Amino acid sequence: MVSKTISDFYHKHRQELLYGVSLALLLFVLRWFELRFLILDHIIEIYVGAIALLFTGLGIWLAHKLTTPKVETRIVEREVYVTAGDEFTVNEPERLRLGISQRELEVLQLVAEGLSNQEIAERLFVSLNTVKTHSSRIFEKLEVRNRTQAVERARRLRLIA
Amino acid sequence: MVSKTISDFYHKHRQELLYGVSLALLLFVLRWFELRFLILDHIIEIYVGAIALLFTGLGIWLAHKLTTPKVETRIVEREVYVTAGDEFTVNEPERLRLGISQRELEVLQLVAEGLSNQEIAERLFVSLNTVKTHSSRIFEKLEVRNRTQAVERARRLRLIA
DNA sequence: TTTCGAGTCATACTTTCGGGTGATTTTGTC
DNA sequence: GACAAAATCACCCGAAAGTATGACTCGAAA
Repeated sequence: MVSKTISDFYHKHRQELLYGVSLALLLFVLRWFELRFLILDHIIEIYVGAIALLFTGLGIWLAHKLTTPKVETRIVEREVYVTAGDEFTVNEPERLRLGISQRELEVLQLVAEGLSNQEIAERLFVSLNTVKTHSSRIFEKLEVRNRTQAVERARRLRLIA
Repeated sequence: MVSKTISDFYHKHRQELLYGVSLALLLFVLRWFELRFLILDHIIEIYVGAIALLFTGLGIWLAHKLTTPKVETRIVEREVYVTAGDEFTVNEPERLRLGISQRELEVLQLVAEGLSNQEIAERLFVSLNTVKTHSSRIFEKLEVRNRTQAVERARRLRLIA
């Protein structure tokens, strides 16, 4: 119980402890040198300089180690314009009038989403040729010449969302 | 009011405070050792401690100043509902944001009407290649791969009618 | 004056689209 | 079962779309 607490404390404050211990050691060593060689008075400037440098480094190290990585989250809102309100329902009479089959409408929807024929084929688990056939028929029935016009027209007729 | 400020200060500067306290403790311990072992030159300890403290602070300050905050840009698409009846106006901010030129927008408009590149070229009295260049740039800027997706996206962003 | 963005055009190449035609299979209905 | 519509797939071929790269002009801004 106690050892766990101590262990936790150690893990949480390892940095601080390490720093404290190293600081103490350093001062001890310095003091030791000081006594050992009696050179204190002569090179006091160098001594202080060394201390300053060392502790500046330590400070930087500390800051890097201890500071939680500063992540500034910048949220950029991008407005997406959508027409309001009524959820979409297929204009069934129009679909029947034009003789567009269910499957064709399905393809048409995917065409409108900007998928290529190949992508549509994969999505519907059919061959590329099948998709082509469908889209060709759609173009005929909608009396258009390409997919862009087909989407345009289908939207106007409320055949797709 | 005041206690809140202090609390905030504590939470924000916990590391620094901890460091200060531990340094003080350390000095105290050193002083104790000093007395213990009859080390007399205690002024120098305080001096060195002060230097250390100062330059550690400097280091921390430096690190803080020099560290460029990591900026995480998060784009959030916000839906803006538009009433169906209003006449169209180009979303100019969006156009500028995406860096879409006036001419490109013009081409985009015609693409949306279902015209082929050749037809657009004739309409604008430019070459087919020019239209292709324009549309390619449009696709890049809208981050899409074909004209159908471009129209889809442009409509959502209210870049075209 | 240099620089830069916008617009223009070209060449070469790859990929996708769309038309035409025919065929087989599935499915629902009489 | 017969029939019809729907759905599936194939092959061919030309047209259109899209990519990559480079270059030239022009006018505005630095």
